[in-house]
Amino acid sequence: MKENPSSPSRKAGRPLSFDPEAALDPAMLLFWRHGYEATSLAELTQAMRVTPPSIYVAYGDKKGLFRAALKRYLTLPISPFDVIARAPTGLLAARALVEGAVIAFTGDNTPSGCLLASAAIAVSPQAEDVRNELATIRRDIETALCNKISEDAEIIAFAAGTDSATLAAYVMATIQGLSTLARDGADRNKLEKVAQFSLSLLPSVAA
Amino acid sequence: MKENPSSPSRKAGRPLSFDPEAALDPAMLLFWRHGYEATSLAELTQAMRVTPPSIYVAYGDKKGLFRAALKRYLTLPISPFDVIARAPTGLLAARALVEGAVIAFTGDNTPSGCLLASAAIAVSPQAEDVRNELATIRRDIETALCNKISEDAEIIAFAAGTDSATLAAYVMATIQGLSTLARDGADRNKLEKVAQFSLSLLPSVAA
DNA sequence: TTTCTTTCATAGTGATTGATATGAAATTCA
DNA sequence: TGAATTTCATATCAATCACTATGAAAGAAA
Repeated sequence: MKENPSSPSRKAGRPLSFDPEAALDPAMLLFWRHGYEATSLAELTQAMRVTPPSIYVAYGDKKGLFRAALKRYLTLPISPFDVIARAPTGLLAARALVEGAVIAFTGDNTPSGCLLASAAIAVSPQAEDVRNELATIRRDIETALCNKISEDAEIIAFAAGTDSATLAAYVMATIQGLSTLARDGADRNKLEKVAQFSLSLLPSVAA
Repeated sequence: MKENPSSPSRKAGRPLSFDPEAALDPAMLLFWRHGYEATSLAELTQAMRVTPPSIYVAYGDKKGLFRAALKRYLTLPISPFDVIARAPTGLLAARALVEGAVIAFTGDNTPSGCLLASAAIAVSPQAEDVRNELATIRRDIETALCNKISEDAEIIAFAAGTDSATLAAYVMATIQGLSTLARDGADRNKLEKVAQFSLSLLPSVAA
């Protein structure tokens, strides 16, 4: 009767025939391209080469699968939170975010634009919670950037005449806009020009 | 046998029991809030107080209804194309577009954000044509703005170091970003700050 | 009125949606 | 090996999707 919980991990029953982490890649790409609601379970199972019941065993439901894919997206290749945390200053974080967005939104092997920015913009009432989750993440990024900018002493010398909250919101708006431009067909060169023009509004760090 | 086409308008059969133009308002609001695909015909018919067959008699199909609602949206209260055409200069057109967006995206009696920017960002393969139609309109606005800016003599004195195409794309990106900020809960005051900060990158007309 | 035309409301079309019931297959534990 | 447990593939669930067949109703034309 005495169970042995000392096993490194309790295993019983038939093992999973697929890697739940690896199978997230094709799912992430589909959600990236078509968004949350417009991606059907039929498309997902076909791309993941997994049967419907396996989806529910591994991820719970469609929303669970989306959350897992989103988590994977946000750490691929680097998290925006990490970019902010690792940047020496808030303004450098802003630059790194925008410049990283240009690269990420115009990759050759990935859909155009940003999954976080476009996967659940307009949704049905049944997917409002998904929409709110993404909005919360966007706001969290904005808040992290705002805090980072506020930490900077250089903000004191910021002569452009605005506050860190507006500056952070401006950076987020720029990134959202770049995502739509990319989805509408803008190439990396065009996006780079817009990004650099946008960043020219930020005070230079050297100054 | 000789028909009389001199009638002001040929009328035969039972007349429509509703105004196809007036009924577009609730449809437009639903598409504005939930987007094209996430708005069901059941919601539309309920809000428009019209039965399904009437939809198809009056607008053809769901896409036809959406196009009609979109057309109404784009002339409400003023068309972005009109804003550009009527502005004295390209840079003033840019300002008018951005400032108009702030007002339009944070109305008390309308959904947050922009219908054109958010109604069909991520769609299923069946709605790709709708997505492309909206993308084309966005590009057309951008092109019109670019042309307007190019006409300006003041662009010669534009010392910010960019071209009219990048400037127009920057304005469009800003507007798209403002739409997402508004949808994520930003109020008019916050949007106004971001917009003015963004517009501060444009050379002043008086200069 | 009679005929013709068009829209009306009701009801339901086939297709697709996300999610599962079922039982066989595959593994761990005893 | 045998019992327990979990995932597998097949087939399908009820609900919803956009859309429409049907016939009655409402007008214009005769």
